[in-house]
Amino acid sequence: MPERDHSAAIGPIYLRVRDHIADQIEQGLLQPNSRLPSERVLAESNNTTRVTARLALAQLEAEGRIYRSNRRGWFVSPPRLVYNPTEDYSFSENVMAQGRTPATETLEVTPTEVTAWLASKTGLAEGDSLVRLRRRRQVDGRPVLVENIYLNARRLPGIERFDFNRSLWKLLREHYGLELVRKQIEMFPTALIDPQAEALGVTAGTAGLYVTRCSRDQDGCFVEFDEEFWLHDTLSIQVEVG
Amino acid sequence: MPERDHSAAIGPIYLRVRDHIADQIEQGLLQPNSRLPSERVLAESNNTTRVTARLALAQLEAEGRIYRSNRRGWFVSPPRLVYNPTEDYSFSENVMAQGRTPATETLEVTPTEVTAWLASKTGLAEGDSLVRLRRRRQVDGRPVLVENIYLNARRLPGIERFDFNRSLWKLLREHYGLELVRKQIEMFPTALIDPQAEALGVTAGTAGLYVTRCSRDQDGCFVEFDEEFWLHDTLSIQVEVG
DNA sequence: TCGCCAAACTGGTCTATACCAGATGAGCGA
DNA sequence: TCGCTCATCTGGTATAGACCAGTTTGGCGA
Repeated sequence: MPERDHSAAIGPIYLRVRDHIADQIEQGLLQPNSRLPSERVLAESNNTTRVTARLALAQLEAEGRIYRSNRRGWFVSPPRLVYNPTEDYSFSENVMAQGRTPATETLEVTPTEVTAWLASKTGLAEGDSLVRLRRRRQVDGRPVLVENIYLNARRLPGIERFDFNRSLWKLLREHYGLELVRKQIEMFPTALIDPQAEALGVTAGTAGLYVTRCSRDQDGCFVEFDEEFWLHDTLSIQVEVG
Repeated sequence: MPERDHSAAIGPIYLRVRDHIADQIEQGLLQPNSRLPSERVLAESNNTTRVTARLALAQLEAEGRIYRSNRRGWFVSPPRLVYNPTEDYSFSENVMAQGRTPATETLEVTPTEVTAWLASKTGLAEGDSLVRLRRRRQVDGRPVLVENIYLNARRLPGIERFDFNRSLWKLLREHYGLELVRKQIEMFPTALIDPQAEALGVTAGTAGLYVTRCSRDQDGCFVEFDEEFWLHDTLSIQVEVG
């Protein structure tokens, strides 16, 4: 964890308000997922205006210490979920192993085709048939990511008939005898914009982490392309190599 | 790349201003690293106020499309640097291979000791001696990261006497015959706060990516712990496994 | 020509206020 | 008891200013 400079007592108002709230969180006066006082109350109790209070809140949000729920208020962020994108794994099992409660919703299952963009990522030819799967996943009742999964329809006949609220990785293994290898993973921080922001119930522009994963089978045949949009404060990526 | 919804013509003013600027960037009317009109000009030409214009700019910044240079203005972000944290590599060579110009500055070299926090990361005992190295790295003249490196002083005798403006990885290999293996990597998005924000010349609270890497030698002996603070719009992490 | 200084310009911070839209909860009515 | 309505709460968006602190630049003077 980056170390904080606790010495500064002076400086801009909004940073002092930030420090004040951050201290309360660190001291446990504000528990994870509990609500902060409203912006108006924070402004008044710090002898400032709502605009400045919102600056302080935006800071804490950028640091991943608090999050907002649309028009409901600001809440203390729970610890980040540890996530290893290089491993085949069950989201649900991983979440439970960390003492949290997972949930998965399938938002959409649609047959579709390889676009130019997907062709560049997967190596398939434009127009090849895919099954597109869109899911939202929650931790302790809070949506933390939406994902678009593109499955190779030719390699996975009948895939569209399965229940996608369970682990996709187990499904591929048990029904198709697949072990996924040769993954290409890409990720970078960016803002969540509209289809994703809306699905997660956050304001457009909320900070997120964009992760893609392209998986192939033992023979190098393309199986699955996964595009994940995470809320930036909900995860910590951990990878071990060597 | 996450796909944008180009259909929306209505909605909040600040999102329309954002779309307007984003279109100009996509169409190449605004080149990478070129300056945007000032906030006051943007406000006036969009018939709105500076506060609203700043909301639009903050959106674009969160998306990684533009960045700001303290009190100098807003600039179009160049393409993200591709970075693979699992590989031993030379920052300079990687940057040059992508057609960009790297620079490294050593900010500090200090003997120090293992703290409780470092002990938990490295497995060393508290109080063991380390060499702490702080560097700032640039791409095309823009600082993109600062890093704190903690080197195992016992494993690397005389390390403090070297020139650290070159590749550390090459130094370890050539002078100590080391190949680093068994790396533990952790990363998550967070805001850059003060020692780092100041070193990068950005406002405290700017979005960043925090990356740590713990490297050991062939025998599992701790060699180096690296803590990197990247500007969030400057990199794309890419990893291949399997 | 060179170096310095001051004016003009930039974003950074802040006040005070307003209205809107979605979420919530108390209380009323069936 | 259950369900609905509506007042009240929340954050979301927006206006119209203000002053501050660095940066840049143009011009003046040596």
